[in-house]
Amino acid sequence: MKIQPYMLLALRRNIENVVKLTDGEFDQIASRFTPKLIRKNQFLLEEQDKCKHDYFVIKGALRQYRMHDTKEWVNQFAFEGWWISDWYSMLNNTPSDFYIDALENSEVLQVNKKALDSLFDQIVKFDKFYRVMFQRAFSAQQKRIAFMQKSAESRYEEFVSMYGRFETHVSQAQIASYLGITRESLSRIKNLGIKRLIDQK
Amino acid sequence: MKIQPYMLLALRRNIENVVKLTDGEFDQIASRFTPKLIRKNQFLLEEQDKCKHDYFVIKGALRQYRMHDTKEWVNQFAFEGWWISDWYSMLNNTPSDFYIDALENSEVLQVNKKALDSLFDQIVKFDKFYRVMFQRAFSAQQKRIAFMQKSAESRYEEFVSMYGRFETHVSQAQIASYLGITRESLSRIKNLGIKRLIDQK
DNA sequence: CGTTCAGTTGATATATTTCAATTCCAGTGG
DNA sequence: CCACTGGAATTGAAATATATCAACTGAACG
Repeated sequence: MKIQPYMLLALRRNIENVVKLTDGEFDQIASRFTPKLIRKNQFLLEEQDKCKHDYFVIKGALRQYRMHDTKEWVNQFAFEGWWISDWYSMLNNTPSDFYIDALENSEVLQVNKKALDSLFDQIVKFDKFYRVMFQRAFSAQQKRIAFMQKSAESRYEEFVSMYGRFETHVSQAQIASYLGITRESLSRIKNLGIKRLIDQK
Repeated sequence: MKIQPYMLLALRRNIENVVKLTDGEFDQIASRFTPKLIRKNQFLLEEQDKCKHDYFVIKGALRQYRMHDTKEWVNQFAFEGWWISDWYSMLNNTPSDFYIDALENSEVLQVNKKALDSLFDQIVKFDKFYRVMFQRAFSAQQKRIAFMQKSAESRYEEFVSMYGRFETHVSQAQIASYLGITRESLSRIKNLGIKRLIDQK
């Protein structure tokens, strides 16, 4: 499929949140991205694969997760306008520990590592864009780590305050997995919260 | 105190792990860093402060932590050759949720945000250095999040395999806090591990 | 020596998991 | 329009992991 105008628009808007580009610069960047449709439950990355692309989500919802003890543990979600990849695997050219798949039918733009590296060299502003994006992502992760050290209940509260608007895209089982607890525990925690509200009255 | 040759050496080596610099470029960068001695238990950052500097550790050991429920929870450590800061506070110019203090007498080089921003503009390679550094930091955090979802015992194992060489710099109470458990639990976990080894024989 | 601080141990309490059973709900075919 | 089905969420009871609190040990230090 050819890249569509609305995709270019979304990509450009995302980058220009950080750095302004000339049309020429943007065209050069955009020429390296290819659209990809991905249906619910299809994979962009599987464990043991070497991760070769960074993905920008145009539409839909993806998740990155890891297996241990036969269970899936979600590391992060990605919705419209977010980026997702396994940078550890990408940077070190090693097999990934992660899976990335789609929670619903989705559209992404993908760009491979070589193209990225050459864009970094050619367009300084694009390099800067990535720097800022990683700074933000890093600092968001710091918060996530801090809240993983709290009780399951506070973790859920923090999830709602951060990701509440995406809750409809994600099943409760997925949320539980993101929080590092079982679905049963999450169900009980939610009920507890509701009961507390009622008791207050 | 004036910046010392061994500090410059350490800084240059760290940056040149990623990008090669001319002497002129390095001098320009180095001129923006100031050395700071920090004694055990002194703070580089306290909750509610706006974080204004990034710190490069020349010598010693620092930690970043956060309070909840009257307890300290360690987010990350920083040893010789590591960088530490609260980028969320720095980027958004908001009061920090974190503390940064020294676990032992330490030396750091500090650089403030304005100086960094102007270096990013003046020296493209420095911008690139930060991009790469954040990519690495980000991907390391992804692993940390993944392992926070495991049992306390596996978290400890993963800690040892990653940070074993720094264990002497850090008390068991600090490690426990980093893992999100109590010191008592960590003590028991370590004993369990030892008992297993003995039983195998 | 005595004091202090880190680490350990024991007994009990609490949070979370596990496993099995049940309910709820949306989609499907008749 | 209804009856059935399968997946997601809920609930209960018992098991396990971790926290809490208090007492104790041992090494380091003045």
